[in-house]
Amino acid sequence: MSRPGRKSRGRAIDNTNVRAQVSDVTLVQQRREQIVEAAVELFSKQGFYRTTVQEVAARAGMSTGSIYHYARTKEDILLLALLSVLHSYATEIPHALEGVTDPMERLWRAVGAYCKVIDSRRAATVLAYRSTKSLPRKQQEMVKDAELETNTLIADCVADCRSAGLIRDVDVAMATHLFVMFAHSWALKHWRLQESMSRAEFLRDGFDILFTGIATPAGLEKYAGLMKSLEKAGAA
Amino acid sequence: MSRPGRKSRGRAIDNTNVRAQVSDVTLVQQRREQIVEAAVELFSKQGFYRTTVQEVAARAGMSTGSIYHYARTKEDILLLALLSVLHSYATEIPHALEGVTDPMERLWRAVGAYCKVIDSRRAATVLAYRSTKSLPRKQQEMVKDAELETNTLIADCVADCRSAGLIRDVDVAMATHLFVMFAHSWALKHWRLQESMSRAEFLRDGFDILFTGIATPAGLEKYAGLMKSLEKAGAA
Amino acid sequence: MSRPGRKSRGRAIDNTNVRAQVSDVTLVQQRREQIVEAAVELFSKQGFYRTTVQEVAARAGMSTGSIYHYARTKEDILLLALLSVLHSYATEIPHALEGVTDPMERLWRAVGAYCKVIDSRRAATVLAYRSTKSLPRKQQEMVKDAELETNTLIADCVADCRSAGLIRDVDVAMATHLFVMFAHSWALKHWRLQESMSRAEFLRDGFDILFTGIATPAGLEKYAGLMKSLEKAGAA
Amino acid sequence: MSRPGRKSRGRAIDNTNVRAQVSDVTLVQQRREQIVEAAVELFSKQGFYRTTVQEVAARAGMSTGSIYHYARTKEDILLLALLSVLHSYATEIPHALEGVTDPMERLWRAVGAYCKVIDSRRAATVLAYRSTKSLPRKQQEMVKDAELETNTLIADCVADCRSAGLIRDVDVAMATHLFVMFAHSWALKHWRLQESMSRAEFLRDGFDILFTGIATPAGLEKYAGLMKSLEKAGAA
DNA sequence: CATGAATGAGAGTTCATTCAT
DNA sequence: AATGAATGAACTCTCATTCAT
Repeated sequence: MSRPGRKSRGRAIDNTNVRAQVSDVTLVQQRREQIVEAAVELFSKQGFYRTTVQEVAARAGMSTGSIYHYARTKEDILLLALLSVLHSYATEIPHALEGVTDPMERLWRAVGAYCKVIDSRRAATVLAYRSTKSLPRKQQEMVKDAELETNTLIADCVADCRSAGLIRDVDVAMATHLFVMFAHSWALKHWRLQESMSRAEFLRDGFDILFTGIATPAGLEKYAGLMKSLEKAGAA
Repeated sequence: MSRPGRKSRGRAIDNTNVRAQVSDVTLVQQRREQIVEAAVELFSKQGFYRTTVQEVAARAGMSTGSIYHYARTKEDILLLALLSVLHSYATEIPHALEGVTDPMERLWRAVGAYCKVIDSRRAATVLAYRSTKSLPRKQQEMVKDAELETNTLIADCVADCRSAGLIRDVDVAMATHLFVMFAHSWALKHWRLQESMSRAEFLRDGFDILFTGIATPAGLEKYAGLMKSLEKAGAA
Repeated sequence: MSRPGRKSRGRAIDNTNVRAQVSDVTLVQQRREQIVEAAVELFSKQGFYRTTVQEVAARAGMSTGSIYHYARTKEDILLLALLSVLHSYATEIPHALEGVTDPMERLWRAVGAYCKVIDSRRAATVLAYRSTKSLPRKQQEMVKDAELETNTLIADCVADCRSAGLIRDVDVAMATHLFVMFAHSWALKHWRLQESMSRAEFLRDGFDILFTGIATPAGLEKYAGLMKSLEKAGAA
Repeated sequence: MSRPGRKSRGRAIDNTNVRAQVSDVTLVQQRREQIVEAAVELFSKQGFYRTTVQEVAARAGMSTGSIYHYARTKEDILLLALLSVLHSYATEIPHALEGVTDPMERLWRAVGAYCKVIDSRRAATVLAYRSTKSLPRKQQEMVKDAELETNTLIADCVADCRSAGLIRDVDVAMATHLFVMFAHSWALKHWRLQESMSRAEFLRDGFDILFTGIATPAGLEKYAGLMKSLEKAGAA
């Protein structure tokens, strides 16, 4: 109950503009967590349209009527679910960077953490790609904003590497985009990728190409050192 | 009527295992083209579930009943639509490679053509990501197979570059994956990317990073030469 | 409300394997009685296929959607209706035998009660003949089982008569079959029979032939006595 | 092609008031035989409502459009099919009586032939019970008339037996009704009866009860003689 | 606040019938 | 006379949402 992911999810659900009919703030938060957990699971497995509100209610352990005290429409539930997933990403990455100061290592860790959290909720990631367009325009914007939050975390690492002279004069936005899509693609193309590689291999080989593609000679040297030390750590 | 895209779409629709109630082959092909055109448009804009078969029929200029002479279920229509889009990709790329023999240039052209055809049917590309999971498992496989078709085209170019000593000892599958996701991402993240770059810039900058990431020194030299000649051609 | 027919119908509806979406047992029973009453009436008059679920709902005083909370398919409604009718038969006969111990008289009363209850629900009886085959195989079995229930009641009476030496060495199953078909035929051929006889005449003349066909001399004597006493009772 | 059944069916189809759009009489008759054969088979197996006109057309080896040159509606096809079956019954019985003059034996043969022809087309017999009510009132009358035709054949035999002093003073109509229902019941309850008896046993035991029920002492004696001679014939 | 039965508009699909060829 | 593609009304069933308790 005290995992940061949880807390963050709770906070996300709070800031959602999805107004509830119930005034007790703590209760709202608790019920929405129940709903979101059920919704993420069901929507991810069955898709948004194939899942009924009744099913969500049952899985969340409450009545159909109660659902509508905490979300105005089925689409509100979807929004809650998507934001919950997206915010959990935005929480995991900083967590992985805590105490790490080296820009090279920070970038490596950030991308690695992103891949890892996506791996742990692959179906939910695919859900975001499938279902965002099912939302009203305004809510789509909220999802995109949440996505940008994560993007910024990666972008900051990229920018720091550039300031540190590790990467050459490439568009930070483009480099970020490639790293982000790389992480997402582990979920999107998991059906194909899993046949030929593990997540660790995927991360190592993909990061290698992307970083090599943007690195300065100094950056490459640093990168080689990092990899070597990781190998040693891995071997130990 | 003789555009290769058309022709290919026709062929794709033929090989679909979606059996029709009508025996006249030409008629089936023609009607399915009507249906597919309407379906791609409507599904792309509104999503699969928000679009009714009635709407597809109306847009295709036929009655509800007629639709069901050419597709057994609404999902069949979706399959037809997705395969049509995917096959059109698989047709455009070879078209762009006709007469080009240099491996470096072939890779560049293949990725460029992929980005271009995706750009021209962005909504349909997103549709494939959103809706494939709405299909029965068997039909999902067909969509994945069609996607692999295109993948192979890119993979062949990558492999040729490697044989030619232009790229280093990286996993061809991984490199291909990155190029493919790169092309797809133009559609998937168009809402964000379009703000800061044109498709040409996107292609140039992204390809630069990815190719640099996999190139040998010889490959980098060759790449520089290609870019210079393209610039000249562009300037002329 | 305390008529035995009612009670039996309720019980029958309970034991039906037709699962409802609603948990309140009393409510389910009550709503199903409404539905069954409407269904028997409409199906009997118009036939199963010519009757829409909407019509049944309207006549039952509820919405289309509600119907589907108490029966999973239109065929479930038919099953409920047929079982209700069949079970009402199986209830009327024991009722008519209460307190009667003489085997001869029991047989006479059983057949008479069967004819009477069939007469009172002629259309429903014909419905069973018309519509059982419209049911899925499993549900057809349930209907047949229910029919056998009634058969057994008659068969028991026949067997008792034989034990009592009133009927000769004929196949009990065959004799039962003839009595049962005799009763059913009052509904099946009512269009023709009603022109030339009343139900009482039908029963008297038909029973006379069938019983004479199976009786021992002792049985015939007993039968003559019974008829005489009934005549007297009728005359009084 | 020269079997009497065929001929009769042809005649029946002619006298049907189902008007065709085609004038060539021979052609109409031939096509209707095709249609009827297909319809009896499909309606019997699947039921009237579960069978489509398209299916009937396909099985009859003609196009959907052609069907409508020989029957105005789907119900016309049903009428044609039912009358065909009913008339085939009315033809088989006289056939079985040819050259037989003894009233006792004629009755036995008539009932036997009825059971036999019903046995050979059990599904079609059940079809008549299921589907007659699906017809417009006028056409229902035609079916009933056709049924009465057969009834009359049996009734005549019964009446002759009575004139010959073989049966006692019972209502001829009632006796006929019992014999007819007895024959029909072989098809209607075949699912149950087949488990415990063959058609020959069914006929022997059932006829025994019914005839005993109506016979005079003289009739019983005659009947015993007939049975003995049949046994001998059977044994030889 | 919580419940869950009730609602009814709306979706996909079928098929008897028509009619241009 | 024959064809078979086209039609569209009509049906069954679903499910987001409401509201009396």
